[in-house]
Amino acid sequence: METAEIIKKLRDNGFKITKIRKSIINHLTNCKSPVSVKELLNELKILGTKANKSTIYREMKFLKDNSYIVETQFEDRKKRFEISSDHHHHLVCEICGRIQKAKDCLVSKIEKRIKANQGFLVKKHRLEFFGVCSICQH
Amino acid sequence: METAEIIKKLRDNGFKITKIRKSIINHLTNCKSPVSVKELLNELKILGTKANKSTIYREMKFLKDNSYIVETQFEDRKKRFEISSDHHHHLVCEICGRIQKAKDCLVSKIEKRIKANQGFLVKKHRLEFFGVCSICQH
DNA sequence: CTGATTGCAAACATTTTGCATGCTG
DNA sequence: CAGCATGCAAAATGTTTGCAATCAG
Repeated sequence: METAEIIKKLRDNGFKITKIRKSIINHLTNCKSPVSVKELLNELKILGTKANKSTIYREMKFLKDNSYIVETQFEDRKKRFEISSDHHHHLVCEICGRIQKAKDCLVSKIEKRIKANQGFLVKKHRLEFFGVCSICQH
Repeated sequence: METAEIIKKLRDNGFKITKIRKSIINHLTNCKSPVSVKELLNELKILGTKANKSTIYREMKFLKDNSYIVETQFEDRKKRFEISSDHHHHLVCEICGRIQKAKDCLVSKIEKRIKANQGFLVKKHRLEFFGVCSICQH
């Protein structure tokens, strides 16, 4: 989803469009990989729209609660956020740190087996891969 | 792996066996689900072997670095630890909080596809399921 | 003008670290 | 007795909250 599209949705839903909100959404849509609050803070500062960390955290909560973004957590302590789009998983390179999307998700089969074998009804899952990206293999 | 077995391994590798270390290992082997540091602190206190939180954190690091335990993180902020055994995933009930093991892991197929399609070499993955356990479905 | 948004400082939760002391082997 | 293990206090890290000031609609 593009920035303009999200902004329109927000406006249609009666939410205010502030400079900071716009900058955050803009940065998130430009980023291909999940972004941390610290990264957002720095990025906004560079772009001349500096915001307080509380603001960013509150904005992340707001955007998440309204399903504009999703939250992921990898091996480190911090949460990362990315624009909601197609359901996908991540390939985290343990060497360069680059994060890419996995092209497809085959977990639904596994979920069916879990229901059949153990009676547990899966509502959502989290799957992340760690390894070496094609660039770092050479 | 049982407590005695782990203790033996530790001793064979020249590590010291202290009261706290033994208690921690004992509790971890008795627990079927991943345990947090706070839980361990409480448990040890109840069992009369109270330890400082730094000690527990250091012990978790030690046991993890030596592959006696593995670390997992769910939706909350804290890490949880469990004895290394067969590779498995977790079924986290969003209602009662109970955590059970998924009976099998079918991710290797997915990993092969990732290598074929995207060239990314997966070294490890993390997969957790959230939903409703069979008990809470009624 | 009204309520959502923001900044600031302080609180909070979890984890880590430095240093002096104690205990295992 | 040497060196790992421990306790304590303090720091580091990431996140949340209360309150007063500001801004968008």
